[in-house]
Amino acid sequence: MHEALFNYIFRYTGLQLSETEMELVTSAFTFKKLRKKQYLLQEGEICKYFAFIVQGAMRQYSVDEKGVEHILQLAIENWWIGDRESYLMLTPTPYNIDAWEDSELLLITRADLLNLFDQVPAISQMTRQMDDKNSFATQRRLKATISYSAEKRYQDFLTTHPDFLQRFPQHQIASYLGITKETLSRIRKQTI
Amino acid sequence: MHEALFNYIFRYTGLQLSETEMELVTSAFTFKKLRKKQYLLQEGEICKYFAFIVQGAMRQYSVDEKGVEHILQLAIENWWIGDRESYLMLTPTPYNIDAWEDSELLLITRADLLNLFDQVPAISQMTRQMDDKNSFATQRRLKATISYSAEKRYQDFLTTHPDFLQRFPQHQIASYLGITKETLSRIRKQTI
DNA sequence: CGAAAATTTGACATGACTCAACTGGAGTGG
DNA sequence: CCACTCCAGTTGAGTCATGTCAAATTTTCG
Repeated sequence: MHEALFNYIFRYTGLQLSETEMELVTSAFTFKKLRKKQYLLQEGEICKYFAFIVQGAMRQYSVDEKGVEHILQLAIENWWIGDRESYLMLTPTPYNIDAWEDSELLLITRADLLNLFDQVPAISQMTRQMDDKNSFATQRRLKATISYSAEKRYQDFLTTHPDFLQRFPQHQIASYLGITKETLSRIRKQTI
Repeated sequence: MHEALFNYIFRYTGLQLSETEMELVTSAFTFKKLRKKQYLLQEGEICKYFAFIVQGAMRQYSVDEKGVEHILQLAIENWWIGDRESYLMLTPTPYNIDAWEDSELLLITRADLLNLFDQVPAISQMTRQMDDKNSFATQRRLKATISYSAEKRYQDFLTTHPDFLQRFPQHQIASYLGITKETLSRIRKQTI
């Protein structure tokens, strides 16, 4: 199942790993299956692993005083998930990450990742690209959130993440957009 | 005036540049003064330079169909400003960046920065740290924006950016928070 | 001082939220 | 295979937070 990751690396960097590199990568990542609803990370913990999603669908969210979930990230196969700040700074995370579908993950600790950087150039190149892409995406989402109406944000979501629609229920998408499920339901009704 | 940058590098990386490195850095960055209201970047342009702010205060914002400004970033001395996506991907930027106070900047092109990476390790280390710190900040801000009320976001802002209060007028801060100046005015009245 | 910019205030409009009820599957177990 | 529950989605009524617009006031600065 590490092939999914090799393919990902190739698509991102154009680099094909050598035999040795593949072994290094394979031994650095540990495979893990999660059943729907299982946690990968819970609020207050340190984010020990970053996860590459081989198969499945995951959510990253915080829970406010009223018990309402606010979804910061949705992710499916070929995405990464984790709390970067906690992962790098070793601070307790404010987020929960759990499986929305049964999922297969490849986990890596920060220490193993740093080792890989030295030994497998494609990995450091890949993370640099991921960081870039990620910063673009967050920037765009922030821009949308402060300057667009709920409806426009939903339109935007439809074009940027059409694949998520089939994988996550509407109320999760609503939360991701920062609105309630009722509001999203009404927006959709109007728009059709 | 490159000392401000050297100090910044030292504070970020703990590394003191050698004579040669200082010269390399000095020649890679070009100095530029901007008067209040002057643009560093305008919507539709490619972001050719990233700017280190030696002195002054800058704003990065987009303008919607109604002509309303939405401030994505405020920055003062010892901050960097630029549109990363446009800078890396060479795509037209949706943002304007202008000086809110008379400012002194050190500009660097992408090509010159890539050169520096090879020649001055402290620079690549610094950017890596900046990327990290930046991604934490954006993540936090996104979390705040989707899960907090206007009032709580303002409280949050007060603790994370107390220094901005003296440098930018309230209506800019309101825009940064994604609310109107009237709403911010009312929040402040209540809160005192 | 005087003009421009920033802030405050009031009245009103509205988008989005809350709460509660209802509908319609999709399982699950008897 | 049906009854039952659970979960997602929809709908309605009322409320609340925030926006809009216009005017008044205060501050800033040439």
